[in-house]
Parts: sequence; C-alpha cells; structure tokens
Amino acid sequence: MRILHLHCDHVEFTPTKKEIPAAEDIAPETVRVEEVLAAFIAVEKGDDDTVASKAMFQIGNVMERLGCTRLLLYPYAHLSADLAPARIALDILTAMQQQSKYSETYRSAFGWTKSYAIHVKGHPLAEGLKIVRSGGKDGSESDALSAESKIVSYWYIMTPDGTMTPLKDYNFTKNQSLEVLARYESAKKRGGDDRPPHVALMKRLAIADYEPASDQGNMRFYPNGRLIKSLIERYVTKSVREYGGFEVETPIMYDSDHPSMIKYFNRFPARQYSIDSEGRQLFLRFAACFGQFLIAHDFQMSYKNLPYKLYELTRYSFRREQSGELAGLRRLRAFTMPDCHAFCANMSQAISELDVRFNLSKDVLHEMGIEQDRYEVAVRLTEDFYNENKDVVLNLVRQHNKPILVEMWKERFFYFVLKWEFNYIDSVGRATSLSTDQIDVENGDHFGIEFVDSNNKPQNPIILHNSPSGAIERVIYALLENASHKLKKGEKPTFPLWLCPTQVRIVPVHDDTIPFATKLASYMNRRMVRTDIDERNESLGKRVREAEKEWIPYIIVVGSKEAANGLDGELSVRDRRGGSIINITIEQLISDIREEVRGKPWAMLNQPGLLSKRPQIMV
RNA sequence: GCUUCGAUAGCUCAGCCUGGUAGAGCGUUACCUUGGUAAGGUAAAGGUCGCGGGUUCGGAUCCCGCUCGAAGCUCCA
Repeated sequence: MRILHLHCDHVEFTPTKKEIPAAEDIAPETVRVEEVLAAFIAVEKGDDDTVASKAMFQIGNVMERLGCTRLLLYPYAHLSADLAPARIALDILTAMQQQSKYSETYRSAFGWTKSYAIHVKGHPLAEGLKIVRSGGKDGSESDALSAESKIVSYWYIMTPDGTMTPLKDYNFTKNQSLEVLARYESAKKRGGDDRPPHVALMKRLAIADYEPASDQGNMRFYPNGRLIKSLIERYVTKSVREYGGFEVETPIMYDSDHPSMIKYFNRFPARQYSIDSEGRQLFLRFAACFGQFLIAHDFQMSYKNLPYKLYELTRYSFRREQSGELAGLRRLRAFTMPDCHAFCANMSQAISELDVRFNLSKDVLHEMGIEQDRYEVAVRLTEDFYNENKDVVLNLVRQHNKPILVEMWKERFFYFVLKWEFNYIDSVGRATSLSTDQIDVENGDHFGIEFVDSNNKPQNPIILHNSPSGAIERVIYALLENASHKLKKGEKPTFPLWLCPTQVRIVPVHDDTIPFATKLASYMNRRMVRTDIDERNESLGKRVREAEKEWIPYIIVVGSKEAANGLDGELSVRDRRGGSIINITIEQLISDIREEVRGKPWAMLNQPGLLSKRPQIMV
C-alpha cells in the first residue's frame, strides 16, 4: 500500500461517475472538509488486513505530530502500477475507516471518477509518502482465516450405541487409528517423521512423478498412472451417474470481481493461482462449487424437481498450498476432484439425501479397495444442528458401525451446519480426508439459487456438497499406502485387479514360443483382459521376477508344451495373490478375471504389448 | 512462509571430514547365452559434480551467496 498524505487547509471533492463495476453505491454529493489530513491511498497486490492496521498506525503518528484531528481517506489508484483487485481494495479501505480513532473520518467513494480541489499547507511536514507492506508469517491471510483459528471446538467420540464421550475421557485402546485421527485433528499433533512410503512407490511403479518444469504440486502421470487414474475417474463418475447426478463441465477460471465470487475469493486470497487477462484478475477454481452454483442460478426450478444433483469431475481444481505443505500425491496444488451438489427443498430432504450419499461414498471406496478398517469417520457440526437432529449423527455412526470423532461448534462459522469426512489413516500416522459431504445453508442464498415451493413462493435450496471418493490422486495415494501396509505385514502388495496396468503377463520360454504367446495375448486383450508379453532376451527367472516387481497378478509361462496344446490346453499360471502356480485353461482364467472386475470400467493396455518395445521409465 | 537436510551418469547413491586422473549398482546398447516360474555372462557408451563468487599452484571436496528439491512445522475452504 502506498499512502500520499497531505496536510490541507481544505479539500473539496465531487463523485462524477462510476468508473468500475465494483464501484460503491452512493449518492454523488460534493463534500468539503477543512483542516484535514488527506491520505491518498493505493491498495496494492498482496495487501491485507494487517496492512490496514499498520497503515492506520502510521497515519495516527502523522496526525499526532501535526496536531490534526480530521482525516480523509481518499482511494487513489494512480500511486501504483500493481493494484489489488477492486473488492479487496474496498475491503481494506473500509477496514481502515472502521479502525480510525478520529470521530471525524471521511472517506471518498471507491470506484468513482471524482473532481476535486485541494489546498495544501505550506509547512515542511505537510507532505509525505508512506509505503506499508503486509507482515506476519502469511502475508495475505484474510480476516476469515484468522477468525477461523479462534473457533472453539468441543470434541467427542460417539459410539454406535449413541453414547457421546468427551474426547479426553475416551479409552482408545481398541481404536488406535481413531486415536490417530483424534490427536491429529484436535491436538494438531502429527505423526512420525518418516518419508511417506507412497512417494517411492509412485515413482518405482511409473505411476506419477514431480514435474520440475511446472509449479510445485503439479504432477505428471506416466502411462501406467494415467491408466489407473482414468479408470478411477470413470468409475467414480459412473457411480455418481447411477446415483442420479447429472454431469456438467464448467470453466476452470473465474473473475475475482464477480459479485458471487468475492466472498469465496477473499476468504483465501493467498491460496489462489491468479491470472491477469486484459486488466481482469482471474483465479483458478479451487472446487467445482462456483461452476455448478452459477449453472443452478440460471435454472428455473420447482420443488417438484428437487432433490436435483449436478456433478463434475474437475481436472483440475487448484489450491496454492504453502510449498512446505505439499506431499507426493497426498497434498497437491492441482488435483482431480469429483464433486456432486444436491439441491434440496428443505432440511428433511437434505438429511435423507445425506444418508444416501454416505452409503454411496462407502461403496465407492470399498469397490476401489479402500475398506472401512483403513479409514475413520469425523463429523463436524454446530451445536444447534446437533440438538435438533441428534438422530442424523446417530444414524451415520450406526451405518459406519465403528466409533466416530465428533467436533461440535458453539456457532456456525462455515457455510455448513454439518460435514462428515472419511479420513484415511496411513502407516506413518497421518490422517487424510477422502470422501466428504456437507449440508450447506448459505450458498443457495449467496448465489441466488431459487426454486418455487408448493405455495408458489421462491426459496433458496439447501445444498449438499459430496465428493464420494475425495481427490482421485488421493485415492491412488491411499491404494499405494494400502500396498505398503501389506508390505510391512510381510504380504505381497497388490492393486485391485481392475486397476492393474497389466493384468496378465505372458513369458515365452523360448523364441519359438513367441508366436503362440502373441496369439494368446491378442485373444485375451480382445476379451478385455490387459495382457502383455515379455519376449526380451532375458532369463526366465529375471522376467518372472520383474513381473512380480510390477505387481502383475497373473504370469503365464509358455513353452513348447503349451504351444503344442494350443488355446484349448491348460496353462501354467503363476497367481500372485494366491501365491501358487495353478493349471487352468485360458477360458477359465478369462472368466475368473471378468467375474472379478465386473461392473468396473475397462481400458486397453496403455503401453506397447511387447516389453522389448517399451522405453524404460523408472528403475 | 519457517526450520532442517539435500543437489555427483537416465535412476538410486558412494566419494567431501583429511583438496591432486570422476566411482558403483541398476538401466541403456552390442555380442554371447535359449533358459520351465523372483536377478545368466562379457563388453561398450554415458558426467560443465545445481548456479555464481572466494581461498588455493590446484576445488566435486573448504568458505560465502543464490536457485531448486525433500522432510518436519504452520496449514489443509
């Protein structure tokens, strides 16, 4: 912020016309002030509330020295070439006005073209320039964010029989991972300092890696990783479509001055990627909410249409987390987020929909190979909501059939009255939220979303925000952590069969058997079983070993015996999960695999079918 | 953002303390090998030791600054 302060005999100004869309709504009247310190102010990028207080402190010092008691705050863009977005500038100017200790504090209208006359006193201290920068550890934390840290929470554990026990009185001996979550969230105590195991695995399996040429937290996905990610994306989308969500696609960037965005944007200004485009400041979405709300705003809805559900899988949502907070696939700056909003006519409809989505989320995680023993449920809600709807929480804990963590707030601070999350607990003691749903009582009004009720009166819907799986990258993180959990227990790590980049690896014993191997592989691929062939000039033992290192569930070694028997004969199949070599026909193997992956999306191999044709991606 | 640690071959890392010809394993390439269920053999290619400065006859190595990365902290709408 730059402040040009002038000690004046008098200042007179008249707003003549609105200059920008965000201009204040005021009646344009001429104002004349005598014996005043006129502070011409340009609010710059990165300025925040701390700048407002610092500026007022400095202005106070000047006022005292001059013996002046009248202050005029005059927004003046021409002092800087690096201005803050209009809405933020207005917020800060308003904050300065409110913080002023002078009873006669004037502020000229923001966003208006003004004519003005000024008479500056002729003494040495009459003119000065101050430059104020934001301080503190995170320069542009908003008011909302700092207020958030002051929220008072009450923590409980609720058991399936409905008992609520204050956290400090609960005995965790039988629920160690819930204790991890509880400590993690309430005491803000974190786990060990081991490197997260999934990072090494994501590299070794050629799934994903850091991209040094991008910003931190923006990953590259190799063919194997892209295949896995794409299958998960398709599966989640399919599940939400079957549940009744209708898929839309919305822009990834929004105008930070758009009236509906202001509140969202200002809440976390330091956490956005922003882009300048022809003088407008755009920010990259950090969720799918705006896009869907802006669509719903333009719908003509009746109560008969509700509940109505919109869905988008955002690739990507962006959150510019602090650099030190990023961690492998667990915490990113660009991530893929399925987000399904249900517009509900009233609270009872919202509550019954919440229940459906809780089960949807549970099923989705289960089908992806993330079971209930790997995650813990947290429910956060306001005291009022709890008192009026105790059975809602009770119902959730019964469905989960394990104790859950409850965080209760005296008053509503966020836009929701209730939120639940499934928190994955990893092997190094970290909790990471996957699925979530919220009951939002604010944004229907805020985004002007309306439906007409049975009395022909417009109403704002209650909105549920559900991500049935959480970020797709996090699902992969959880699958890799599951695998590393198995490793620690001395078991063989695996992916769910439908997600394996290669489901069957064929290893020909001898060059003569390559034609048969090729015939076999192409038959299986046509039958939707991802099959490849390792015909490299390597020893049999080495090729089997490498297939095992890739976690390939089935390895078929074909020699002259199999080639002679043809497609009808029995094959010698190494079953990784069963831990033995089985003799089975091709038809039986295909039908076993097809049975196991039934209902899941399928894609063909995303690599050359012959290993000799593949570049080495990772060691 | 703060603290700590790190940056040497495509990858994983040794060498640095104690300055003097740039190392290993894996991978890649070629040849040999034709092997029946977790590593067959031989050889070759491959490096501006992150960038800049300083000390020194001489710096991957010691000193200073910078850049980038990771972990932890704070944080996670």
